[in-house]
Amino acid sequence: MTNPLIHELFQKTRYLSYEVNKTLKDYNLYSSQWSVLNCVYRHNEMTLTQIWKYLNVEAPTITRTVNRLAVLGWLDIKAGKDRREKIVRLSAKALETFPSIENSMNIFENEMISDLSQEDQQLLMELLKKINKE
Amino acid sequence: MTNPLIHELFQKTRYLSYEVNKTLKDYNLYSSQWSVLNCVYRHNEMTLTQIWKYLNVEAPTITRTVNRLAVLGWLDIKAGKDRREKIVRLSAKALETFPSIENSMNIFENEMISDLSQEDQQLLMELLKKINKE
DNA sequence: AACTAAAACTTAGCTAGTTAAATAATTTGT
DNA sequence: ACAAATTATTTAACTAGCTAAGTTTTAGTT
Repeated sequence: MTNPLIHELFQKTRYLSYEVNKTLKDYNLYSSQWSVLNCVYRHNEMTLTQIWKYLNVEAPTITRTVNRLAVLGWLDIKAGKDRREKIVRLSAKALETFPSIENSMNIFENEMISDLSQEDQQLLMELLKKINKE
Repeated sequence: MTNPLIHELFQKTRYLSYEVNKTLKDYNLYSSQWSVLNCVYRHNEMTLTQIWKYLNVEAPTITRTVNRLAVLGWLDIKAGKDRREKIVRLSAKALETFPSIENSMNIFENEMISDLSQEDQQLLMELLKKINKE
C-alpha cells in the first residue's frame, strides 16, 4: 500500500498468520481452523451463522472450514430445531486435545507480544480500533 | 485467536483488505495486484525476486500475480542480462492510469486513518514493529 | 391457505497466501 | 574444465478470503 502504516499492518498480519500456522502444524491445524475451534469451544455450541458473524467472515468460508473440521474429526454437526440451521460442537477427541493446543497458542502469542508492556498492549488495541472509515 | 490483540489485528486487516478491494474495483484491480504495481512503479523496474522480497511474500505468489498483471496489460516483462531473471515494468497504459489510482488510494487511506493524529500514527507504527518473535 | 419475503446454508468460481518439488541458468570449488 | 551447489522462476496442490447465485425452510402478509 501507499501508506506505510497500512503496509506495516498487512506485513505484520501475514507474518503472524505464517507463524501461527507453524505453531499449529504439530496438531495438523491451520490458523483459520483454530479460530473456528476456539470460538466454538468458548460458546460450547454455535450455529454456522453465529460463527461467521463472530469471526467477521462470509458464510461460505465457514461452511467450508466447518465441513473440513467435521471430516477431520474435530467437530460434530447436528441439525437444529430450525431445520435450516446446523449446530456445531467440539468432538470428544477435540475436547481432549484442546487444552494442549490452547497452551501452545498461549505460549506463542505471549512470545509474539513479549516486547509490548501492558500499557503498550492497551494502547495498541485502542489505536487499532481507531482505524475505520468515517 | 485467543489473544484479543492478535484477534483485533486479524479482524482489522481483513476489513482493510475488503475495503481496499472495493476502492480498486473501479480499476478492475485487487489489493495484491495494486501492491505489486505500486512497488514496481516506485522502483521503476524490478526482478520478480526483488518484488517478493520487498513485499515479504513467497516467490510463487509473485509469479502468478505478475503474470496476471501482464495478461491484463498492466505490466511489461522482459528478460534480464542474467537469463534466469525476469524484469518487470509498468506498461504505457498503466503509467497513464497510475496517478488516478494512486489518488483514489490516497483518499481512501487517509479516510481510514482519519481518526488517528500524527502522533497516533507514529505510535501505532512503533507498536506494530514491536510485534515479533523474540 | 397461499404467496412472498427472508434466513440459513451451499455451490461454483475468483484472488491470494502457503509448501514442496521441478527446471534452467549461473556460480563456486576442485 | 567440470561437477556440485546456488539462484530465479515455475508448477501443482493445499487453505482461506471473497462474490454471485442456488436450495430449503421458516416467517410474514394478505
